[in-house]
Amino acid sequence: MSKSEEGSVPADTREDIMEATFRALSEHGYSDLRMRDIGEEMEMTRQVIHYHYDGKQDLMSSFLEYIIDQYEGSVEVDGDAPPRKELEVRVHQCLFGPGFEEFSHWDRMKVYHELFTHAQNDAEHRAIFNEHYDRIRGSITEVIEDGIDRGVFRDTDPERAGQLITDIIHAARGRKLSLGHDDAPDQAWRSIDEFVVDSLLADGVEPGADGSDA
Amino acid sequence: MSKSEEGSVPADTREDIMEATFRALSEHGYSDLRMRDIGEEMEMTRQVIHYHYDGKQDLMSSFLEYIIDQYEGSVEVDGDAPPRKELEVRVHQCLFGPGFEEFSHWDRMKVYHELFTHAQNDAEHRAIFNEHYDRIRGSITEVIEDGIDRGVFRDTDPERAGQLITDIIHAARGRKLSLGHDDAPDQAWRSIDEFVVDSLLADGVEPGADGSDA
DNA sequence: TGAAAGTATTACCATTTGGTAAACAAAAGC
DNA sequence: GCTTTTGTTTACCAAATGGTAATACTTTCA
Repeated sequence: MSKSEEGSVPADTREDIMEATFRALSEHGYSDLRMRDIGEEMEMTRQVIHYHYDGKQDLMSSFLEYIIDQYEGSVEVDGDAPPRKELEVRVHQCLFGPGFEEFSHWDRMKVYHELFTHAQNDAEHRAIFNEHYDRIRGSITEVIEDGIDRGVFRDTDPERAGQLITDIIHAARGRKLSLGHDDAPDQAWRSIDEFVVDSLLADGVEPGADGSDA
Repeated sequence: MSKSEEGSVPADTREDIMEATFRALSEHGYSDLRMRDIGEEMEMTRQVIHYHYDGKQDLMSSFLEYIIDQYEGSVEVDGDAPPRKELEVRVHQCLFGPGFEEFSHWDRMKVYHELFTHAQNDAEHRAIFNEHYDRIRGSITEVIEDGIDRGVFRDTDPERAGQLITDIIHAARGRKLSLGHDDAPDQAWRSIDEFVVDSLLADGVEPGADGSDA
């Protein structure tokens, strides 16, 4: 068939491998992942992987960067929105996925969390995750900082508040994935609203201006 | 040598295997755990494991229950303390280990968290974790409920507050373990105080009665 | 056209891995 | 004491696994 765009350009192969790795990881889990499983998710034979990547370790490191890039690329920002609204949008994206309801959001989260936990046994993965985590938390912290500067939020340590929100999000996702608590993101959403956002608004501005409970 | 107490009583063997499994898991991580690794952590040969457990899967399930029992057994309660103090004690234990500074607390946490995450690929482990998690969260929720009943905490949903605290604790531990953020428990401690406890005390009772920031 | 470079397939393998079978030791029952 | 049961060791293995070498196909470009 038409080989004009698909299959012939070898640059695609690496992406194919990454997606195959994602699928295999998603089905078998990290601890039971065999190179063969990845091969079976591809059109091509599993040995091509060895041509493009230098063994399983190298593959996994590349994949980690791949899935992290995807995660960060899916975050949409709107710097002009009022801080409270902007914060809500960010948190919502983290808890429920990008707005355009990507089909595989929770599959990706599952893989992401498994790699995250595995980082405790792998210094290289830990380093990659640390850079990524700083960006994610920083992105939320910035919104809070902005809110404080504008006088919408009370004067508190934005790092701590940002870290707290990031932690709550992370825990809720882990709970949904590991324990099957499908309502965890929803609960986290409400808790962030009741305990964190409310507290941030405490003596900044009077609440009820733009719809608080949703 | 004296075989009066050690080695001859076979009931100990299963415990030896459990502790060897813990050590092996702690060193190699779940994904790289081989039966051989466990054997090398024991006095006896690795084949005894097959006599006492029905294969790797059975071993891991038993170990999961073992480490969960240990976790729950290490929690010390004092039903008579005032709710706020009692809550602090519980949270402190979860974040910094039992008071008597158990040597291997974080090693155990590391293994615990890895198994927790792995539960997303194993229905049996998920079920075991769910029962355990309910007890842990329930234990914190009870304290909050008690505080509300006594009028110390404001009237809010104790389930939500208990879940939130549990989530924050869990995330902080994961962050310390996976990212190496050694200050995560400390940050979580402060955040729980600033955002959750303060909020719970909001219109329940005037603060400053028994030393709030520690 | 045809050599060179790049990419994918087939065939193959050394090691590793979980697990078993038979021999051996030590209690326990009678 | 002798047999039976329980627990441990030694010797062994079939299957699985990550990886390689040689081969074939395909594109590039001189």
